Amino acid sequence: MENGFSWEQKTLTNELIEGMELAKQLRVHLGTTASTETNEELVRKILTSYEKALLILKWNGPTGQTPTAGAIAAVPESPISINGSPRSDDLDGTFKDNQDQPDSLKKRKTTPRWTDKVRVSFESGLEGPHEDGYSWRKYGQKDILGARYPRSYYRCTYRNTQNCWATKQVQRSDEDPTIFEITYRGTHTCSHGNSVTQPASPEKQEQKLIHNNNNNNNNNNRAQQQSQGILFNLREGLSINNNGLENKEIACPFSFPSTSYGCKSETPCYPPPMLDENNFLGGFSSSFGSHATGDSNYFLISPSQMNNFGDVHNMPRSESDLTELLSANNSAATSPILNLDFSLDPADIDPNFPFGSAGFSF
DNA sequence: CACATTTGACCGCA
DNA sequence: TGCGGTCAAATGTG
Repeated sequence: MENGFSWEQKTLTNELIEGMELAKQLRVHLGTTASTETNEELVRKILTSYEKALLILKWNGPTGQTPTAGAIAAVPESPISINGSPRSDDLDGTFKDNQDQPDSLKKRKTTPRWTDKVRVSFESGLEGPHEDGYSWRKYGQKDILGARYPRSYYRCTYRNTQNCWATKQVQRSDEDPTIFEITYRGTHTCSHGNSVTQPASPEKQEQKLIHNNNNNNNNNNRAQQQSQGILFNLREGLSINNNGLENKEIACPFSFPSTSYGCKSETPCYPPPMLDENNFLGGFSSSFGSHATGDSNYFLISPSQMNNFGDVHNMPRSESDLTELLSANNSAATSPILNLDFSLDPADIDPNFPFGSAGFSF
């Protein structure tokens, strides 16, 4: 684990930098014919960055408390939150004292937990990379009382090999099928998560991705693409919000479950959830484009992931597929945003780098 | 063959 | 006792 201070500092710095960059972009846009939506989105993002920065300052304030990943995630992204509804982040229970609990319980109850809402939208060309996230492996699915869609359970692929106990749950929103609520539990301790470099078997991921989309991503330097991809995507107009900032440790919660192998670095692709058979979109393909809310407010899939979607046409359409994708997304989601670790250290970032774009808020 | 997903069973908590 | 979460055997995939 890293020391909270540096992480916070980094996060704060990133937020401020992003806010600045976004403001610059807005300035540029104002001078052009940029759409109103674009400007509004930029404003929203700027506000979000500052909110996060302030939140961090608060946490570090008087009490010197350190926000947990979850906490940050829970940062009010007011502007960003989906549909304007409050984030569901909950650290619930997370920090209860469980000292007196048996080990197993303790483990379960003490693990940090927070929720992100991820909206998947596709905009025209998704391309790119992918990456991001940790590798998740699905270990269960359950119908939840009162929920229209089943909840999927994922755990780190490296659970056994690296004793990484991070898990996440993906629940599609009843109200808006395009939104997935991803609840992360625990933080990644696997080394994969941090390595920007390629994960163990990229091929696999890739295979699946390709499978799903024809996209091709390039495949080789995923690591690099990770970061670049994000930027790239941003440029492409994908909007990403960071909702959950994670802690460093947490890093990227989402990767596609199914396949992603390397923890942080790879990303799976995600499919857009939206495709329920009955639902709205009827099909990904078209849907993506049209549905995308454009910039939405919340997270869109992580940039990287988005790229994978490039070709929506071949995306999986079954519910499970969607979910998987999501899960994957989730992972990604986190990554982009919060993952401070991920190779993008503010300090390392090229000043000229467009990270202002949405995805870059760390 | 290795690894991932599916899915019913099991377990613990409220 | 019901529900949510996890396990693990069966099955699928490359």
